[in-house]
Amino acid sequence: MQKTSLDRVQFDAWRSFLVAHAALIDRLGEEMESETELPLTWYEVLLLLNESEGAQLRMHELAESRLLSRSAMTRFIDRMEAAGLVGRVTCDADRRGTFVTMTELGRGRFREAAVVHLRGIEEHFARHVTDAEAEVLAASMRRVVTGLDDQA
Amino acid sequence: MQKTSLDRVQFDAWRSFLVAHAALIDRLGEEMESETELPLTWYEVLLLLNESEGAQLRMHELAESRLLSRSAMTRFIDRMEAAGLVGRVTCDADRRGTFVTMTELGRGRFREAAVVHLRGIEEHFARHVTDAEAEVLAASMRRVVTGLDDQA
DNA sequence: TAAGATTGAGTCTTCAATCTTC
DNA sequence: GAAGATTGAAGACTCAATCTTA
Repeated sequence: MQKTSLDRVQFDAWRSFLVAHAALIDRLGEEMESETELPLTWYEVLLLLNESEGAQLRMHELAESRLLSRSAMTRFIDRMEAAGLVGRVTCDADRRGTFVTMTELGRGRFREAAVVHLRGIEEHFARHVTDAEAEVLAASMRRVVTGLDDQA
Repeated sequence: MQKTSLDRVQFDAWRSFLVAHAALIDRLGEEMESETELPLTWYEVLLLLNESEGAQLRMHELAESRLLSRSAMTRFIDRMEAAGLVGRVTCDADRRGTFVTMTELGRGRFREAAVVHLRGIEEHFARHVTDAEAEVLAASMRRVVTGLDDQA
């Protein structure tokens, strides 16, 4: 740490990090789409909802996931709502706000998709990473994220 | 390696990998845009050209970088050409083909941008990763990519 | 007939402006 | 006036169809 310039080892790590990410997202997206008819981004929204308290989130909370801008998220949720996977509920405490909730159909589709997704992570990522490597990777990445957050 | 299901350590590594990537690309893009007026995707195309033999690549070679589809790359290069950063040259050996070349202006803008980009990688990524960690990271990522390629 | 590149149509995203509620 | 969410207009991406050369 505390080096003054970018050396070869770090640069190689950076490049391989980028290439691996692109290839992984591509493959996971293809598999998700072909096996569950669900785009990966739809899965990601369902995942956020599934992990949230009461399976509901505000529009701005979804947008803050950096997945999409606020206005794009509005239209994105429109489409998911039209497909019956999520619903909108006005927020009682603050009537300007809207909660996005997961429907029963959405929950079912999410469960199916989660199986595919987790299998993909295992098959394309985890299988190639030992426990020790995973620990190192996670620790490094957490430091990177913390560094970015501190500077934000 | 050769584990049969996804355990906690690997899953944490996966999540932190995703979060770090999103945050890094976001920040590097913001800095590139604010300091050089160049979108990160434009920089990536200039980088590919700069690294290529003779600073020129065919349209389909650029598209194969997985940055964009072929038709999107056509319009993307239209815009970069209009901005004077790249040019098109018909390929003599195969007159169906087009070479995209870097103009002098493009080279100048690339050099400026590279300074900003490399500084960003150092400041937001490399600084948080020791040499030993970088080696581990690169090795794991290479295995992931090789695995995906082999299955392709 | 196939490969390289472009174009047309439709979809999705973004920025800025707007509406509603605080 | 400010925050939450949406809408309008413009830009950018994708798939499929087209044009050109091999």
